[in-house]
Amino acid sequence: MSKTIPFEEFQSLCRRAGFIATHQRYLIFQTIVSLGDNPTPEEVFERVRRSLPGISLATVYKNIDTFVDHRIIRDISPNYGSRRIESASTPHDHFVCRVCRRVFDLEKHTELARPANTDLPHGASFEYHLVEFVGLCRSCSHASRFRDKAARPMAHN
Amino acid sequence: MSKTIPFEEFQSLCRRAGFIATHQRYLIFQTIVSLGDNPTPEEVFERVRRSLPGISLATVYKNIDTFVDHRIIRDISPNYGSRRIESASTPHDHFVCRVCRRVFDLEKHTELARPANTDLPHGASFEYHLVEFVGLCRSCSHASRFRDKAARPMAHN
DNA sequence: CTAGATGCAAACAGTTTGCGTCACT
DNA sequence: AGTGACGCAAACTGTTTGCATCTAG
Repeated sequence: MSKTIPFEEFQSLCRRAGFIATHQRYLIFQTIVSLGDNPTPEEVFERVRRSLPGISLATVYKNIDTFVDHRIIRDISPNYGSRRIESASTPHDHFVCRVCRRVFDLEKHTELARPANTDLPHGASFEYHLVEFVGLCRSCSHASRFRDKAARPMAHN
Repeated sequence: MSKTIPFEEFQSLCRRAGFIATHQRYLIFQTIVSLGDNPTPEEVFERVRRSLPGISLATVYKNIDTFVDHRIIRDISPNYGSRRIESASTPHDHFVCRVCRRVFDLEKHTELARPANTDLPHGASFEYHLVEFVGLCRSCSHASRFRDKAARPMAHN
């Protein structure tokens, strides 16, 4: 599970993406990969701290942003900024802009079968599902800062 | 689009669900239904304020919670509390607990076709999609506060 | 040597809570 | 009349920013 990436490999990933391979950055990356299960920035911070007590939470945040912008990792809470609600009328998919976090209703609706209990975490009860397409909205893809940042991910086995 | 629900109908919904039909609550509900497009609590607040300047933001929040708990409206940002990231390895669906907001990785992975440009908002660029099953996790469904609150939704046309 | 990264602390945004007062039922 | 809702303000949580210092390339 806990895959270790040699520093040299990380270095070349960074070079390709255009940023510096620092010790902190390397540890943060390693930690995210090895934690695996959807960590929060806090959790990554706490973990990295064990081996590098001087690390700053702000550094973890900044690096997460960098990795996400370069699509080295994914934000699975693209709408974390604020709650969003909808009246439970006609179901439909959403498009969420990963930068400005605006949510757009789509015409499209992906039908999904109600999941079997065995597909859910033990003891969980299902209520509804969401299908979210994530990317950049028109205005954010015009703002060059976020465009075409994707570095080819390295082959970490 | 902007569907108006008679107060009496709202009253009976409230009675069914076991809470009091106040003027504020009625306006908040109406506003959510008529706004339609995924408003934030702020947006609901600003809108309700136009007709009821004395309304408090806290009241809007409290009522949104009430409505969500009773499944009268849906939270489409079940993971809003904190960012969550994952290393872009094997894709898989998630289960998110609507109460404690924990995220569970599922074995299951729903394959979705890359959406056609015409399905996306104009000018948007697609990067990845998320499939999230929402409900209560084991421990939260044991905590009775959130269980079996669903009021049969009223027929608002 | 220098652009970019780090660490700190302060600022922010969005949300929640406690409590005194008010109003549906 | 009593329980639950409201409004206010203060507290919180998670995130972001500015800036002085450091470091990889």
